[in-house]
Amino acid sequence: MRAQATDTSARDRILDAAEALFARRGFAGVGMSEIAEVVGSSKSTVFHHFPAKAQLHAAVVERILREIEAALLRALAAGGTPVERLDRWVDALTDLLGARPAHARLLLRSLFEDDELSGALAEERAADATLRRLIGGASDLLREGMASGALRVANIPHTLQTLIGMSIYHFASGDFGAELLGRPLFAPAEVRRRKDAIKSILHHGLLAPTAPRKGS
Amino acid sequence: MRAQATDTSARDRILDAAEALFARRGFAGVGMSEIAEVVGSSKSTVFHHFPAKAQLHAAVVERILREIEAALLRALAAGGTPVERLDRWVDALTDLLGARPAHARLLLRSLFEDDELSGALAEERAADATLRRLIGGASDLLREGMASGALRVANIPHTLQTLIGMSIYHFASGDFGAELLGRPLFAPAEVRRRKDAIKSILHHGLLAPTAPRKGS
DNA sequence: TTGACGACCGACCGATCGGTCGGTAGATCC
DNA sequence: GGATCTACCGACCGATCGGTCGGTCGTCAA
Repeated sequence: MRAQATDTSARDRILDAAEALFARRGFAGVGMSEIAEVVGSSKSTVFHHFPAKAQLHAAVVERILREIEAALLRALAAGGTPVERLDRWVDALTDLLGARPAHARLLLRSLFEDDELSGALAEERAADATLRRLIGGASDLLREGMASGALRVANIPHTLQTLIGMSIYHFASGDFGAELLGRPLFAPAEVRRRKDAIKSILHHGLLAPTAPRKGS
Repeated sequence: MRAQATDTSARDRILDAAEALFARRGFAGVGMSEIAEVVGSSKSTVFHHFPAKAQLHAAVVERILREIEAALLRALAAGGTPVERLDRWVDALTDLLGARPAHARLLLRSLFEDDELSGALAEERAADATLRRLIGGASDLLREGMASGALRVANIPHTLQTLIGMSIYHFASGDFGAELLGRPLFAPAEVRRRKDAIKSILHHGLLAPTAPRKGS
């Protein structure tokens, strides 16, 4: 029991350290010895828990995707109109990314990196399946909303990309985003503002409600 | 003359190769010898043109930012209402990112990476100044549009983040985005669709024009 | 003709990379 | 009281990393 607890927490501590480091400097920018140092163990111990660096990275990504999927399923379970569900989808994703600073950045990075690292790894294929379910669910939501007349008819993949870009990019934008905002990205008030900003654009667009005459 | 032409093109060829490689695998993921190999010269030659890897990377970023600034200034120069200028701003940025596949990804990556690499380098400070001018110009455009009543009053930094996320993220999303779309991100028809998708959301939001009754 | 110069290169440097190996300490099972 | 298993570690491996150094070659001015 005690041994198992130590085991689990050691593995999780490695995943935590790796997530933070990979998010900050990317796959190639982080050494296994550095991860071990943060965890407080030796490099050999890290290799004892994960067979290779690539597997460790894949495990980190997989954990994040599962967490996001759980949050989104929870948000959609309550039902409601497509618009209500879309709003809750945005709220849940924004809240989660706002609560876990490393998530957005690591996700975006892994999006870039696994282009060539096409997954022969089991962990990668599992993460890929989760990701596919995630975007499938969001696609269905959009499709249903458009079919029911609640949402404007639009190109669904492009709309999805817009949704992802608005939420994930923002929380991955680091110092640049913080400087733009003038305050930390992950401050609770700013996370709330992000949710409002996204939903406001989705609901109303950027133009003023009554078309104003130009020039005045 | 001939010598100078050779010189210039050699430097540019290094920048081109470095841009493609850095975009694909990130700063830490690319070796100087690899860049040299792509260029067709030796590593020493690369170091002859750029004093260090960090400077080469900064020079690549700076070149991209200058190109973007030129395109956006060109787009805004024609004048018009704030909405017209915003549309042209989106068009110009989308066209440029769609024409240069490495740009968006490298830009997003460098956004992540220079958090700690805070620039003591001259190239980095130059790029930073260009970036600041870029977002300053966009901020002014939004502010003017809101003041004139043409645009809905909104949080400007968050709106800026949304604009960036919608355009840059999309063209940086690589294989994931291509699979989502079902066709290459950079195909001319798809770039056109991206412009329409962005402007459609900015103009109208995602909701249907007349609020429909739910359930039917 | 010579001397300075810029472009370029091969060979080399110490450090670090991902990963392996042999072994130790402690708990568990029979 | 062995035998086994798991967590963990230090020492080590070949390869590659960013970067340096000494030198060659062609061009051009004096």
